[in-house]
Amino acid sequence: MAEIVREPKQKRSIEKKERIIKAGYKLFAEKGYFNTNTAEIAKEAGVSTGIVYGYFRDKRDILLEAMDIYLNNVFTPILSLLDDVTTPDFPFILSRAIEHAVNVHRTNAAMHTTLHSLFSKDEIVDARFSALEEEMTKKLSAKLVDLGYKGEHLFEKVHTVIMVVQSFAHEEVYDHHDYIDYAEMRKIVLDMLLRLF
Amino acid sequence: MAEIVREPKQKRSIEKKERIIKAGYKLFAEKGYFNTNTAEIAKEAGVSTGIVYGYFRDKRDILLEAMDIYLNNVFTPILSLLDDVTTPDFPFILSRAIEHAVNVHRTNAAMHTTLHSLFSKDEIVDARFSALEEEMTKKLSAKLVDLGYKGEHLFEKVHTVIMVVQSFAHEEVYDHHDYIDYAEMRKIVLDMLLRLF
Amino acid sequence: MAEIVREPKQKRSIEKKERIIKAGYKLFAEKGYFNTNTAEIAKEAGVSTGIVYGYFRDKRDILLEAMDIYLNNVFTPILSLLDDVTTPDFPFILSRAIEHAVNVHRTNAAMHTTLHSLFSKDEIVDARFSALEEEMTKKLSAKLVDLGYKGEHLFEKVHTVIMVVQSFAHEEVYDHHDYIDYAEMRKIVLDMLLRLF
Amino acid sequence: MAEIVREPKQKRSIEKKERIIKAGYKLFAEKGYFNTNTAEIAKEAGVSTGIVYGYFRDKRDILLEAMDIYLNNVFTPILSLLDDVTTPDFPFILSRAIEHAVNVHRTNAAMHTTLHSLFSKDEIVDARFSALEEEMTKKLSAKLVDLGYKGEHLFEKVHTVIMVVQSFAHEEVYDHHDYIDYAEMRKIVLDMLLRLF
DNA sequence: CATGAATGAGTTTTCATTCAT
DNA sequence: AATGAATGAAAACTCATTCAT
Repeated sequence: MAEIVREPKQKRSIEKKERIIKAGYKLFAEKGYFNTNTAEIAKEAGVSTGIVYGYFRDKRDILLEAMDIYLNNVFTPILSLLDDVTTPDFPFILSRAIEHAVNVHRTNAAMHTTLHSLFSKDEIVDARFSALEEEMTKKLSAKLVDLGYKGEHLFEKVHTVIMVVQSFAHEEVYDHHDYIDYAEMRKIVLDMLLRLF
Repeated sequence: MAEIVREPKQKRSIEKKERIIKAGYKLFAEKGYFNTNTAEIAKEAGVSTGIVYGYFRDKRDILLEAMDIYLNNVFTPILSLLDDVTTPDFPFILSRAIEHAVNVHRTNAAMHTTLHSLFSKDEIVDARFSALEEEMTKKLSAKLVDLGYKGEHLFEKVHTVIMVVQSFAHEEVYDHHDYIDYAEMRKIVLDMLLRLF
Repeated sequence: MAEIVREPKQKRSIEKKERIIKAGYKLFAEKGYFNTNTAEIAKEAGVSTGIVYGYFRDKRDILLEAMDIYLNNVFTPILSLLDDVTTPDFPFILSRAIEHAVNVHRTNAAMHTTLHSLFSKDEIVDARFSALEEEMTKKLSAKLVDLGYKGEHLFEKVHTVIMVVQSFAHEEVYDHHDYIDYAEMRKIVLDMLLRLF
Repeated sequence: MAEIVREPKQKRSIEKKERIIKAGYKLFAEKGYFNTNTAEIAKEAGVSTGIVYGYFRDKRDILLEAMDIYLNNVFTPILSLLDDVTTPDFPFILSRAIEHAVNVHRTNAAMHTTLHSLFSKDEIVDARFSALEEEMTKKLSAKLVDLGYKGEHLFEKVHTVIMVVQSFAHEEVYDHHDYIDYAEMRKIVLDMLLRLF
């Protein structure tokens, strides 16, 4: 039972491992974790079923690595967005943040759903998501203080913003209702959030 | 392939069918849809595995009926809450609605997660949720008009309220962060929503 | 993951479980444990692969139950042989014991090999075999004392007898060499052992 | 399908082949044939998995060569022991033989078990063991004749001695029972065998 | 209606062997 | 000769669904 999981060093191998993660990401997002089997992942990645187990301990391991990609996709641009902010033009910042959140959702929400559903009971994933939300809230808060904001209950307000922005993005991308004018709703949400500060 | 799925008429049968749905509800919520098998559901319900297929076309069918229960648990009390409202005391109404949403979440959020994981991978699940949100939004809006509200973009505002209340409930119940004072956050959210009207 | 391993109560089920054990016994003996797969066992037993896991936790579990049968086959008749002995006619007793050992070997030695090889490192099987040898040695010794034997180092002598008889049986059945006259060798062995007492 | 299995001529190659055999020997003995895979053997030998098939037709081939080593380990010293014998001091010879057998068993018994498990399921393994036993029996018998022994049924007696010595060694090394005084049992066995001549 | 044993297709995973480099 | 990544057939095991009783 030699625990051999290749840690690929060569370009070709790294690329192959990434192909498998990508394939897993795509299929998990499209069809869900349980509706995707390793043979499909291998086929999508253009490799044999066997080699999948050369790079990953098991199917769940592919998901965990896909999760890392997902978290990167989602949070890295938000944080870099934050770095660019230098003036306290809240309306502008928020509207860009919403724009961004919607775009991210459009590209990654299927994976979000898969991860979220699978791991509402899984400690590792829970912890990772939680940690990132905390980081976001704290960085954003610090930024606001930097920009001269002085109000009370900063964490709670920032957290509310994050929560609402995420909800809205999900709503617009996924639960698109005919009777809702989403451009209008976006204005309402934006306005509502701005009044917090 | 005679499509015979009993529509139970007798009391005992109805009760048995309900036991199966309850069992499914419990296990789907606890462990997720794919981690629950029909034998377990039957055992939990105290019936034989075979008879499950006397009442349900397949496993998914149990989920759909469990979903109906879930939707009932969640929306019926909201709608009845609405019926009781006779004066436009928005702060009171909203705070009760939030209170209610949190409670409902506390009891049913696990099932929510399970169902959510099947969103966008199952048309019927999607459709039913969507229909109920629409119903909610429209009834709430009508109520507000009854109460004399005259503002613009009513649907969008109401929808925003529903969305935010749900997010907050989920947040408080599930993603409990140490650095957040949820009582304070609740006030902030309530206040923020009230200003919409 | 409900650990459901049927403990069959009904005649038909018991019979089916026994068919699977018999099939396992046969194939494990003929081809060895690792050269036999569950599908073959199921086929040999005339059942589906699935039901095998209704009666047994896993493949190893089949082997363990087959071992019980083996141990029964081997030791029960020896012990009952012992019960019949009433006079200290050692030559007669020993020659019957050898006869018996050879027969048992002829029928079960393949299984013996399979078990022995597999479990020289397995505590459960080791312990079981060891316990039975101890029981044999002690019962046999007690019998001899009953019959009036008074010599020293009884356990060691009896153990030697058991060991030699088993070796001879294995030798005659398995390692049949052309240059050996086994009838003659049997006499030699018998004679040699008798002189111990 | 060109049957190219290198017969290494160069020192380095020969040494490499031997390393593989040693590795196979070690692992087969420790974990059994089927619980050892070729990747592990290669790793233990410090070579690549691919090159293993440069020196061996297949996995079984490694076993067969490891078996040769085993047989050498076991029989060579016995035969050389025999060469040293010049006087018919049977007690001395036998007690040294037993001593030797026990020692050999202590070092190689795990491999013995592994090989034994393939008896009767592998013709070549069977044949080689058989041939060596025959050689042993015949050489030993010839020696005895040289030394002036004149009794009947020589082969059978010698074969019995070999068989008993082997059994005892296995017994002492492997099946160590608390209720047996092995020093005493060894005396009993030795004495018993001596009386054969 | 009810039971629960039985089915068998489908899934994850392993590993002897091959092959591109 | 040597490497170790890659292959893919085969194995153990699961489970939604059916069926004999």
